[in-house]
Amino acid sequence: MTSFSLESLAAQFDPVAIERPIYERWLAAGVFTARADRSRRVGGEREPFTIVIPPPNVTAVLHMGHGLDNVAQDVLIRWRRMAGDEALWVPGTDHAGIATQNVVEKLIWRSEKKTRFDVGRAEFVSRTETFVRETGGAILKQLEAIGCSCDWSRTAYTLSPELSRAVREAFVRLYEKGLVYRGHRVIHWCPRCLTSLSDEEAEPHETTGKLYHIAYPLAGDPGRVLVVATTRPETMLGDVAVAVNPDDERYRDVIGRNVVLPIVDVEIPIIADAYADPAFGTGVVKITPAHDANDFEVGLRHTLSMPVIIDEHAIVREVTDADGRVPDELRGLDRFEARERIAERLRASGQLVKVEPHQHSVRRCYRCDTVVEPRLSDQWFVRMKPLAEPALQAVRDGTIRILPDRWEGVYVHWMENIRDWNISRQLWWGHRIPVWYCDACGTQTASRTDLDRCTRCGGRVRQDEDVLDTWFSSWLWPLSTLGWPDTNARDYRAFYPTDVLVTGPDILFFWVARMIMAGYFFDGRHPFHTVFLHGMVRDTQHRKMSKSLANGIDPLDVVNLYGADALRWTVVSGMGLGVDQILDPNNLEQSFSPGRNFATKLWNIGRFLLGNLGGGTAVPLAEHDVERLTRADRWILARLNEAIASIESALGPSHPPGTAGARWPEGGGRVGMRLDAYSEVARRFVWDELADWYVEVSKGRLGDASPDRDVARAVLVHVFDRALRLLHPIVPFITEALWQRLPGRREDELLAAAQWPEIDQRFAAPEREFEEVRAAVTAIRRLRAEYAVPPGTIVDVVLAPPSGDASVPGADGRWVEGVLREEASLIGRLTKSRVTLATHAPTGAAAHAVLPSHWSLIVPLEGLIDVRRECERQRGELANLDKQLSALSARLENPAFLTRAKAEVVDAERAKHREWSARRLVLAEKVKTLCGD
RNA sequence: GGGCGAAUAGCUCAGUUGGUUAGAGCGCCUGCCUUACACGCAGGAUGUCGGGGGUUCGAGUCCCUCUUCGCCCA
Repeated sequence: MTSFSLESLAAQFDPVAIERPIYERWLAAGVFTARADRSRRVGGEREPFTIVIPPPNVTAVLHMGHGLDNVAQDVLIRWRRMAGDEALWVPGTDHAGIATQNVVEKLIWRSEKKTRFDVGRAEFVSRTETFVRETGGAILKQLEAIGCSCDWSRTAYTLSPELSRAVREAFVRLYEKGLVYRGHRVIHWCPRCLTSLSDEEAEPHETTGKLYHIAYPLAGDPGRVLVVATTRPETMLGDVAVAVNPDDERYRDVIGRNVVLPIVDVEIPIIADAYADPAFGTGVVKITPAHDANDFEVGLRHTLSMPVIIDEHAIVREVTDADGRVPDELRGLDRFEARERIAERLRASGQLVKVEPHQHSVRRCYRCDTVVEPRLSDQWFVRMKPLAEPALQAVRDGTIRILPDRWEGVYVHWMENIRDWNISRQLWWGHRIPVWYCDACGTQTASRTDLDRCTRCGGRVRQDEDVLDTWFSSWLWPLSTLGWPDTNARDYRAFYPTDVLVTGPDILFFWVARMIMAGYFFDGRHPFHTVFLHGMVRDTQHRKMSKSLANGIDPLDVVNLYGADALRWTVVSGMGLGVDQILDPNNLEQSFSPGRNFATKLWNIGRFLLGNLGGGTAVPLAEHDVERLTRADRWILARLNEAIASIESALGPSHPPGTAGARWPEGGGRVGMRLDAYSEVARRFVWDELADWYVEVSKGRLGDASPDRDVARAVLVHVFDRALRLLHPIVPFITEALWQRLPGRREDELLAAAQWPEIDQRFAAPEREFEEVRAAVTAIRRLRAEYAVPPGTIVDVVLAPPSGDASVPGADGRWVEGVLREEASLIGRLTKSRVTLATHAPTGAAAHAVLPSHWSLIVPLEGLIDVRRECERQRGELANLDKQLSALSARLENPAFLTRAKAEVVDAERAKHREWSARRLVLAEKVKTLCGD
């Protein structure tokens, strides 16, 4: 890795060859390893800047969503690291309870045809641990392939002993404060995973189902029926009442009477409850307390019985308090099959009034997509209201900003309507709930340490069988990865609170909101000051990329084909604030070639530069006299300043302004984090200005030995060096490869640890002089193309000052002549022309253009140009200008505009009018001579 | 049912608080192997800024409404 010689720069840039060795070098140098002692919070010199990774599932394989999320984090981390912060990016994985358990269950089933119950809990957990140890965390290695500069010395895992300790501490603390409790209620149940789910894990899906209208005859009055509308007739076996709204005139007279429940043939009461919506269906709703969360509440209010007629596998049978409710022929059927049978029976008995299509949302398990079954059971819950209050306040008062800010409203709405969180899962893979029950005395104890004896009576105890929701460990992530609950831990003191949390809006509630709540509850502070929610990666049909749709893009394929930098370039340049990224899995070339092309461009600028340094070391720019710089030198240095400033403003403040703990100002926090703008500014600077202009201009100065050659070399090296620094966070590999080859590099120096560029105040001068040169060059090129002048032909170009009445009043045009005289040969070289200055525009057939200074640029093309065509061209241009000018004049003659528009706007329009008028005179004169009218 | 977002060139997208002749990349057309780069260079074409209405001296930008698509919550 040591001998990066100039000659070794291959003609073709080969990302695959350079990326891994460069990554190894970063690792060996330890540039990603943050030092706690350097954090200002513990007496060090540097501002800490911390990001905790959204931990991918331990069994996950990298996909484009991860790619985008982690590249965004890496850009921020690398930027802050170069800018002088003590930057820490904490990586890690999530044990992912349901997801991992599902994977292992499938594996065991495939190889041994055994369920986890056949295998047994201890054995199953042990096998899962082995599986995770042997194959887990592969995704972290994949993150290296895309250049992520995580601090691997701090890699965390939610099921590690350290983080498990935090989980237990959190649970017990909540328990002690009465914020975690065991409740008996209807929860979401996945009959395939055989576990309860939180509200967030049971995802609603819009579905076209059927609405069954069923006649329930009035007891003692079979002639009269109440028609009940339901989407789930199978649950009627568990009906214990029908409800009507107390204000519903239609049913007032039957409240308190009974109906006969069809099929089951038992009498159930008609109750009045506001839950019944008069506008839905017939206004009569069946009440099945054990199989519907709302019905459960109704059941509680009316102290109804709660027969359970669907078991944990979603099989219909008499489970609890349901004796005699399930007819033999329905017993043992799957719920959906039972639904059909019941509909048939009702149809046969004439009690199925009608069936109509119905749009409603059906909740499905977020891990296996099985339709969730509401189920009455005992679960552990966290009381969320008290936790939500400070978290709500933090976003409202600007302690935490959410970008894009529209998500703040979503966050606030969710927080204001927060419901208790079911945290127990009937799984085996996860943190076992740290509660022990004593069968002897009935004591229930939550404990930080494992118990084997009852703390009260000394009797034998057994631990709760359930494990905690995966998100119960994730919500502690910023705390636990930095050492909490040990509040004296070095990392905790040095790096907590963290800074930016980068993720997709899909886990705003699952994870982000809960982290904020945990941060305030357990630590009293915000866990981060900025939540950056980027868009999702989708295919051209705007579908999420997924395995089942086979519409994904494997980031590693992209890395192999185009390089990690190309992948990064694409996701960064496409990262508009919060907007989804559409990528075509069937056209990788379209999506990723811009990044590859840009990397190649950088490579070739490097090749040009290194090939023109004569193999030696360049004298640093700082050692050259500023007076020796050419107009082009000053121009590119000024453009560099401009690029630095624009990039700073695109990335925005990395912390809230002011000292630690400061808040984002009202509205003022909605700036920065524009990674797309950052990449665009950098690209323009490098490609459109440095490569297309400065490099081209410098070619004439790099030939023979001369003091000016040394200046050109120095400026080239300086500007390219700064460009590489600016680009490094986006495309770290190629910039590092090139930077290593720049002259003056010390053996152990790395761009990844180099300093972020600063604006050089000496080059803040106006750029109009060189812009005039650029305009002249562009004008000549356009005229050459227009008249199809053969590429080899050298043309004459005459530059002439504006005639008396065309000169701009008040404008100091005297500088122009000097500039054009001095740069005439440069203009000529860039356009294959011979440029001369004249006092008057020559007569005769010529192509003509007007420069910004209003000087005329004339290309006499005797015999070459078609006078009539040039006349038409100029006429067209004049007509166009006249159109613009008349609109402008109208505006300036409008008294309303003059009085109501801001003064500076009016002034600007007036100035524009003067400019255009002057230009118009020149053009009109030309048209006159050309067209002869 | 409630709420949010999007709709700008063939495609993917920019367009700070309303104020240049609306931009970029890819694609397309013309000409170039100009000794860093054809993954390139030079030049060029392409937009009733989804429809309608309104506010304003001035609207891609603000308001209302409609259409289409997407998301969140019930």
